[in-house]
Amino acid sequence: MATEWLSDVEQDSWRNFIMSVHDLMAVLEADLAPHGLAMGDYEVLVWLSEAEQSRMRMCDLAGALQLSPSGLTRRLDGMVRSGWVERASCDSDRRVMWAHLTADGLAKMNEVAPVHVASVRQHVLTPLGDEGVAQLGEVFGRIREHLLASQPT
Amino acid sequence: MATEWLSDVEQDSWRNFIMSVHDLMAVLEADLAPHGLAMGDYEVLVWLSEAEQSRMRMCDLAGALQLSPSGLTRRLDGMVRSGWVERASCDSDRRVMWAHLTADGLAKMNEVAPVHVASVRQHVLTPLGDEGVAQLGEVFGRIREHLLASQPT
DNA sequence: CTGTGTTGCTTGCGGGTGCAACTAATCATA
DNA sequence: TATGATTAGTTGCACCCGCAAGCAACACAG
Repeated sequence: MATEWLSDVEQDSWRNFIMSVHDLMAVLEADLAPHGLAMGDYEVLVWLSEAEQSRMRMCDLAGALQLSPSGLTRRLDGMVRSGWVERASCDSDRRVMWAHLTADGLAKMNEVAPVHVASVRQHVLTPLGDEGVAQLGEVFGRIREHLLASQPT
Repeated sequence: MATEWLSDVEQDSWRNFIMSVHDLMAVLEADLAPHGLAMGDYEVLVWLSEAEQSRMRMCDLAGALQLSPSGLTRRLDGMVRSGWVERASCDSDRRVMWAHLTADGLAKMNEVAPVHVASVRQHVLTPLGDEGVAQLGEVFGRIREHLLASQPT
């Protein structure tokens, strides 16, 4: 079958997206860097601080963060070294390892969350306006929905 | 000053975006993988095939690909090894190195472009529809514009 | 022409990540 | 209970990438 190439509009939209994502992530990382953590670390803090008893099983956390098991192991290594997270074994299933937010980790979260929120607001939400934010959610809601439907895993 | 937290809509839009991007890129990579190249390699082929005389200076290519100089050096190493690109020195300025698309590279491009286009169409453009594609372009156009305005570099 | 600053590219190094292999623990089934 | 399959987590390995340093070539002021 003949390939149906991209129209100009499609081309522009897609390239705009691809190139923006790179720069956007770089800016968000840069805003967090002075506080000694990367976006990946921040997301760990977010998930753990929202979790019941401030702890999650490694495998659940890996799923939430879209990380491979090994990736999460090393990320936690770093955060344990920083004192933000502790590992704790589980009584009811001795295979599982809890990732538990420490008091220092919570403090870091409280310190950094406003910074990151302000960063996202500055670089994304404010430029987009309410209407743009709604479009953003709509667009990626549809993409995500379609991805999950075709890859139930 | 008090932090202005995200509203529910903002929260949802943002998280939807962050989580979708990861999965989306993974799917696009996966569609390309059977052909022996990654998205990064594909983008090199795209830029070179569109360039005059099928060649670009390393520094220009690095800028186009949003890669650091060292990152591009190694990416090209791989593509030279695969026979898709050749390095050629420049007569008028012996500092610069041309990255030149080979016949094999062009053939690979012709083989893979329809695959990637179909992949993007399947996972993004079709689910979004014309209206969604326009929104995508509009949203990231605004984000990109704002980023470039605040970071002239 | 000479010295200084700039530009283009490569290399050494360290950090982050996924895959495959491995261990340990649990579950399922005979 | 015993065996095989499954699940949780870690480790070895390889790859990708950016930063800093280094080298070579160019640009320009004096």
